[in-house]
Amino acid sequence: MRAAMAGPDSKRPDDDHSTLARIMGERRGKAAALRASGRDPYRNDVRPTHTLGDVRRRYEPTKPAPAAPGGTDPGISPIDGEVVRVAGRCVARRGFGKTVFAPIRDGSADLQLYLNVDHLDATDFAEVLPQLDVGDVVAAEGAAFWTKRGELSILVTRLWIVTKSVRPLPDKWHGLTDVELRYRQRHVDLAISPDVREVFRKRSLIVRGLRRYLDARGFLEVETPMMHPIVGGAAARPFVTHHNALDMKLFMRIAPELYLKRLVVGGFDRVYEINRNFRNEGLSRRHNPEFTMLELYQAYATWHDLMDLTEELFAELAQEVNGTTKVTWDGVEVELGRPWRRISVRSACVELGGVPEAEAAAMFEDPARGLELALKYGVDLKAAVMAMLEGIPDLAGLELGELLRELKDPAARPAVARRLAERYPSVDEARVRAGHLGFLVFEATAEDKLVQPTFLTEFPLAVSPLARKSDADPAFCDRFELFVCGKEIANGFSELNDPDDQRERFLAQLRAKAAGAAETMDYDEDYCRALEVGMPPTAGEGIGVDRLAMLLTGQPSIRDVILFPLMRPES
RNA sequence: GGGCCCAUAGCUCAGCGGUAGAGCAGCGGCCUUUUAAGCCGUUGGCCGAAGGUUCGAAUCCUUCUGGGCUCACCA
Repeated sequence: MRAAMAGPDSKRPDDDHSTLARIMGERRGKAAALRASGRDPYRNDVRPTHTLGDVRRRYEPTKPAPAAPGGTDPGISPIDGEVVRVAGRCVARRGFGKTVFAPIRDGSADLQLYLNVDHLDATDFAEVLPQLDVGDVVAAEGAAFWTKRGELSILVTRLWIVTKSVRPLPDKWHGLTDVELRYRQRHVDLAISPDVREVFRKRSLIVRGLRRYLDARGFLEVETPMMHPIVGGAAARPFVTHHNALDMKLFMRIAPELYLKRLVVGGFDRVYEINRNFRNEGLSRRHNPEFTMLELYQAYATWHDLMDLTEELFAELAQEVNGTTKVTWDGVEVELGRPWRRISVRSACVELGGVPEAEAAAMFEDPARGLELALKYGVDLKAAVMAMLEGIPDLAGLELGELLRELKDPAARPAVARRLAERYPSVDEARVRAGHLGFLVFEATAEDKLVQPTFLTEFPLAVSPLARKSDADPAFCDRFELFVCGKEIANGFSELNDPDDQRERFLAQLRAKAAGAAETMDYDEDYCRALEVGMPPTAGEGIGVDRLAMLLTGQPSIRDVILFPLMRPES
């Protein structure tokens, strides 16, 4: 509903003669009628003896075989005669004069009430039942029985309207299809759509499963600051806020990483945190500005251990939540059972991205060739140039706008690329920049082809400012990301614990900022000091809980697994 | 922020230049095993907002608001 602006001349929606106003008026009238007969329409004295799920579980095994067609009316015979008291929201009402069927719903199940003049208390029939609307919360007492059509029902002897609903629910068959309304009025969406409730029930099971898995392996759950004095732990733009008493600028955290690793320094060898991160970026089907991240750190482990852990964890969760390791997402059947494919960034470019082996080899070695190839494979020109500039300590004479103009002309590219490459202080730095360009080619050519669960491995150093350098090649690092259906779900690495190397990486971030990058980390000297104390060799990983929930519930949009996704205010 | 699409009764939708329609819900009847119950009758709308074109606009044009998809940024 897009409510009209409540200007001075406009009628308030509930004051006019619209259907809604009339229906609400009628329902308030029914509440008044209940009061007039001495019944509180918002009573607080209901104590159900059973949930609807209890009743179902108890009597489901007694379900009789379907009656033969044309047989004699079996009449009503309670199953065991035990009187139960149940409560729930009335979700439909089918009236037959002297009989009313009213299915109700609680947090566990649906169950039908059978309200009949011969069985229901006479005053309840005369004074309560006429006031009953779909949407009301009711309580009922009676014995369970099976109807002729095989529906488990309560033969109701007493009926109470516990909470009068004065605002009507949407169409019982179609429900809410307007996604805007579904997100804005999630209470309604949940009340009428069992599928939606199931998604969020599963999300809760997933989070519980994550905790159980980690707790069982000696991990300690901790909470670290959500408000940070400097930006760190990821590459993203932060939300900015302000503390009045300290007159201090604060950033809503974009990642808890640097705090959690301080805890490893402090001796918590296995820690994790499940909490919100905030990133001041655009919204999409995969992005909500606040999102939930699991980050875990394990001392004396490597990135390989965490890949194993992730495989096991996901397979267990899938089994627990869905009873199978198969799930359909984005229209494809995904198999989460172990083992998953592991492929390096460079191999992915070749095998999935269609980049010839010779080109892949060249672009990860030589940034000048890398720039050419990046442009050939459709990498954004500005992104590619910024990736090159990040490695140049002194940017004098290298103005970004000017370079972009020059590079518009393909014929001029080799010369410009050479000119940039010559400014690197070392061959090592040149190879690092080449790695960045190669990664951009990966994103352009291969990322969306990682459909079945795949660990992407051997990340270029330039895009991994907190990960440990690879012993085999210092232009790469011991890092992986998990992709499913082209979407990144997890990111882990052996942690960089050399304080001097870490300082260099922070300086590289400052250079990136100078070159024009908007999403960079601040230099965190306090964190470097912590590393100087000595952090044991550690592997860490972040798992996007919302995306994990999307995967395990098969939902296409992150907004379908976040109860209250960010929306612009109405009107 | 760019591109494409959407907005009509409480809900789900039709109408797409000639002055507003259906189903569900509601209300009044009938109906004692229904389950999208059924049948008869009936209420209900400044057609998202503001401008414009036109004899005439829900319908065509422009702008705005909100939303969806998508691109960019990122997880």
